[in-house]
Amino acid sequence: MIIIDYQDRTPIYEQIVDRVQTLIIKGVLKANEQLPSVRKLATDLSINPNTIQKAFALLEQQGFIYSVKGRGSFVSPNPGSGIEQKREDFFLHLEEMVSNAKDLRIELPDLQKKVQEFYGEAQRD
Amino acid sequence: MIIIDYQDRTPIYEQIVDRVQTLIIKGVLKANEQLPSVRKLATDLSINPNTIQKAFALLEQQGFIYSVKGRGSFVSPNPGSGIEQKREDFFLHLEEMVSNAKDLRIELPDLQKKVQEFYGEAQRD
Amino acid sequence: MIIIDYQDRTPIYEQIVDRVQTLIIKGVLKANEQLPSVRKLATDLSINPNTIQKAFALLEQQGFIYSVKGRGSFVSPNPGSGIEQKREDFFLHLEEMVSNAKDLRIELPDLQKKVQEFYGEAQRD
Amino acid sequence: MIIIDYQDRTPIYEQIVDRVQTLIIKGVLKANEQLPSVRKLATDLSINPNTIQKAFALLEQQGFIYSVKGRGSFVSPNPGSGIEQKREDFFLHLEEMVSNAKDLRIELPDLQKKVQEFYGEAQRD
DNA sequence: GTGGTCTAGACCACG
DNA sequence: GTGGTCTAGACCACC
Repeated sequence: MIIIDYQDRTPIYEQIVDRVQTLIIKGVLKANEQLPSVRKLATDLSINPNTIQKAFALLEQQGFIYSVKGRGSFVSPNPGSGIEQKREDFFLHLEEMVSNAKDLRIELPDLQKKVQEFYGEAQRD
Repeated sequence: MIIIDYQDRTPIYEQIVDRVQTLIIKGVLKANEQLPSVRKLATDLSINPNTIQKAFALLEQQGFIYSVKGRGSFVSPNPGSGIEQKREDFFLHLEEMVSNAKDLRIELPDLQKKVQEFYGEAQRD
Repeated sequence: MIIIDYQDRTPIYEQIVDRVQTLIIKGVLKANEQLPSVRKLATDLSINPNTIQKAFALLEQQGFIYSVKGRGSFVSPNPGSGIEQKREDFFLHLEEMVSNAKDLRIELPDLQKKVQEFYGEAQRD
Repeated sequence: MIIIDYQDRTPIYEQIVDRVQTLIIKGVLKANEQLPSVRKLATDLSINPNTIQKAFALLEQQGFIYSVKGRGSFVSPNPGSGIEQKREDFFLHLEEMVSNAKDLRIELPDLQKKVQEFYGEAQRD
């Protein structure tokens, strides 16, 4: 379910955050469902528990999960604001990319065509 | 001409590389035109010369500029391969973004609309 | 009567202590009235009996309830000292808050107004 | 400038966050001023660098400071949103306290009097 | 020198 | 058993 790419330069804890976020958004992880414990995930991925902890802390701060001391971590029933935040970030990023495209002398029709192509290829859920 | 954003988390030398690349692609910097010296740029931007040096080394490696010992750095007359590389990177990045869009439940038409919108808004050269 | 908020970060046993305290202070629980047994409360709230036990021990220590071996727990006829303690804690806490308000550049009149407003809104008994 | 209370149950990193926040809000730390380095603060307070790091990361996320790799950490020129957030949290907390006051049978006039008293006593800047 | 990430191992409060 | 905090020490990229 959660795959770490050690070649990738993005920090491990961010990869985990991202992965869990999309699992929640896609509905694979359902509201109030319990996540694997920090320690279990750590041993499963053979990663230091502190790293998982950091990822979970971020996810909690963003409203995707909530943690209860002594019981575990759970999917937030209403991660709405976190998702909205992610969408906003996406569009900001997109704007920058499109600007780059223009600088690279990529014409709008070509760009649109590629977008459509990639959209079709992207993994179906 | 070259603006550094210190708040941005991308390394300064990368910001310089990127900026010079687009200046060349856009034709603002013409073939064989001399670039400002490492020292001058360093004092102008009040940045450590090592940082400029690193940026120029990368640019030379990518074929955007060439350096002549004792004379300075110049815009390469044929930066084609560098540009191609940049285009490829762009599309790889785009593919990833479109995949993200799908995960975020953004529909293709909405995505296309935004792309068009941003394309129109992007700075005219 | 007793509601647990699992999302709240304050320990469950403290939530119980607090809840029972106010029920006693408000007179909902009358002097010498018998409290539900540890086991019953535990199953009713689907909570570990140890947690209830801890809460009751604290309440007894603070003079709000007394326990009789083999019979159960009862509301203390004179929880005065416990209430006084709670009042003192309240004012200490208040002092700290007011100090924070000043640091946040909240003016005294605004603060007073908010206090009055909240006091009016607070649940009538 | 920054004092740690080891008796206090609130985590060290939170104490640091809180302390730096008020120093910024009070204007003791000015916009774009450089903060002491993570390592220096760590040795000064005889605390592990990781703990300081955690505090600074939070402060950055809240918009109070910004950090530049290789250069240091600086006071954000516009910590507005962070301050607003703090004010909101304050009023939420206040509402809860006032509700407690009512439960404790503290009359509004007495409460107001205490607030005024504490406000006067609070440290002048 | 700086901030940032990660590991290893410890301790605590909570259930 | 759980999450949370902290220490000690290492390594990296950046300037």
